[in-house]
Amino acid sequence: MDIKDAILDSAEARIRAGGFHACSFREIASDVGIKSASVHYHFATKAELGAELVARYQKRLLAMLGPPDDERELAAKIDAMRAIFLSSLKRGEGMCLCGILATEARSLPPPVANAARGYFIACNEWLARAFGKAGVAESKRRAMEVTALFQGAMLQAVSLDDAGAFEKAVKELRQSFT
Amino acid sequence: MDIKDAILDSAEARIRAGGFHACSFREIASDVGIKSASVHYHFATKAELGAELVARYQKRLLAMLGPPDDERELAAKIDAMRAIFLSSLKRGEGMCLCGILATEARSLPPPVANAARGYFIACNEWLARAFGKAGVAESKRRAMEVTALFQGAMLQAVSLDDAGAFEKAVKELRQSFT
DNA sequence: GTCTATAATTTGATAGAC
DNA sequence: GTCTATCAAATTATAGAC
Repeated sequence: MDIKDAILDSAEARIRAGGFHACSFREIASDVGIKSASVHYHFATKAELGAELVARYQKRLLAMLGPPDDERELAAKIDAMRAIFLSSLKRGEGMCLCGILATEARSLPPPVANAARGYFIACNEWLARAFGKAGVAESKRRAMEVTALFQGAMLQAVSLDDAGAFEKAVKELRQSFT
Repeated sequence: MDIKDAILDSAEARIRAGGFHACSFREIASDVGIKSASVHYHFATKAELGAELVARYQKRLLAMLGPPDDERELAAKIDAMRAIFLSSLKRGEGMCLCGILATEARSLPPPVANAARGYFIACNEWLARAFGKAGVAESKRRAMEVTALFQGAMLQAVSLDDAGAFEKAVKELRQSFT
């Protein structure tokens, strides 16, 4: 599964830099060191590649965050999410994969758009559980607020090419939990 | 200038729906009722079209917002911005034009990426002036926070295909100014 | 699993007639 | 200003050899 991961790594970097349509099989193949026809052996279609990529991204992020309902304080949980996005920006990896796919939603193959939507549902669910009981309306609302702030802060930081813009935008949020 | 505006209208709708690369000269021409070669008469390159489109978008938005330093209350100014984005979402126009271009920044012709960056600078400047003196650091920081929240709320609303997600995400912001 | 070769389509852009 | 015609390049995807 080494080649498959290498393909996903290349696709993730390229999509996060410029969007789904700014990432071709030939470019991926070139990154990995194979030919585009060989990429099709691992992923039949670009839609399939995109959907698997989102699944891997979501799984990885949730693993890094840990359970939303353990003994940590709320502030620590929110800060874990903040730290992940910030370090990613500082490494030059650009926008959140699902953030950019969200904006392109209507031009994506349905499986990819659906996967991106699933990411936001999962992200909000995680935050809502961190805030309190998952079913509580106000916890869900606050989750959406935090998700929006993080995504918008990343978007702006990418456009301004300044990770400091992310930190400024989320500063008050961070203080409100410490 | 009627055809030119029609071209920009088509390009704006298509880019806001799916991104810069999900909008071709042929599709624009079809929308307007001409041929793609005729689009090139009005805009020599796609980069030129994109840059002019952002300029028109920014100008239109600032005109709708009015001056940031008139006699209105701060809450009314913030709410004006909120109302513009929300009604746009409810009309099905999708993401903010510059929000989607921001995420695609590294795959855009430099003139387009630069224009999008200029939009965020202008938007933050408007908000900073609404908050107080433009040069004050905390006004600038709060401006970036509000811009991020609006953009992220739109992004999420587009992905979830639910304008209500925008309203939920910005609810607390709105209350904090009323 | 990877390759060469290629099909079928779309893209941005240009030349030149009208 | 708009058109027809076309170019050169890129795209996703497939067929079939090895």
